[in-house]
Amino acid sequence: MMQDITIGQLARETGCKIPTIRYYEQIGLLPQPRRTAGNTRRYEANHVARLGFIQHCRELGFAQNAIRELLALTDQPDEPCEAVTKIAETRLADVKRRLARLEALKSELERMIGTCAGGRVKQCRIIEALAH
Amino acid sequence: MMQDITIGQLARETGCKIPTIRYYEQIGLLPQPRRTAGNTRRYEANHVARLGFIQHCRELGFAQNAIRELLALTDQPDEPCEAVTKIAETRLADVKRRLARLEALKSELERMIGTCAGGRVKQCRIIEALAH
DNA sequence: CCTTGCATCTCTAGTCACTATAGATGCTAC
DNA sequence: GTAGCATCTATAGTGACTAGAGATGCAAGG
Repeated sequence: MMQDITIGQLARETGCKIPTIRYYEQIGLLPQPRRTAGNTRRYEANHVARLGFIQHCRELGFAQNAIRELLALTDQPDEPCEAVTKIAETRLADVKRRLARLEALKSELERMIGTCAGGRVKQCRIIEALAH
Repeated sequence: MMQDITIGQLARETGCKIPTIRYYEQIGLLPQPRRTAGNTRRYEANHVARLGFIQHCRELGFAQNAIRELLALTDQPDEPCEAVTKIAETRLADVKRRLARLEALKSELERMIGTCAGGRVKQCRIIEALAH
């Protein structure tokens, strides 16, 4: 397959380090790619998307278990609707909580930047914005 | 000070484990509290808010360095406006990126839950929603 | 007072998710 | 075919906790 790429190309395309890619394969987040006769990994297009997804999830602070659940939604599209919906709803609730907190933080950062005209910041309520 | 609380009470109020609280103190995220004559820690109200803030930041996947920057905005309210604004703007850009990704994920989860009426999920585009 | 017992203390070691290094082998281009 | 960078496996190290061991603190009952 000519369009298959090496682990180095995959790393460059996604910004993910090579050992991390192998680590994700080891713990089962990335499926094992095919190998050449000389035992080097060859990745296909779907690996690029999947790795990008995993990276964004990690950046957003999702637990490994949550990432597995989300990937399971892709891996088992023939699962009964109920099961998939239940997982999706749990994840959605989590996503909504995160959105609310980020919005609060965003508002406070914007307020700080906006009211900074005088020369000194009067007060910072970042902690209060996120402490609940 | 009667309103001071022990590390155990702080742990219960914030849901943070006791060794983690001591760890945050060790790495300088939480200020050292005063001690009793017998050397046990006594926390004040501001510690509760600050620890809650740190926890939410960790859950949202902020790097330790980012958390330090955000806390610095609180710790140095007398800093010149420019410096504070610069930090706040950097953090704000980061927060906005996260918000955009979470919104994309939210939309896709909602679409999946919504179109699931038939009995099987037709297709899952979660990966595409977050792969970019 | 003094004990009983749970809470804290410090210190060391273990876990999880990477990340870096070492030494061997693969692959492409002269 | 060989120079040289890429990839391979395997092991060790880092950052951020997390769990234990053994010693001391401290409120409550006798």
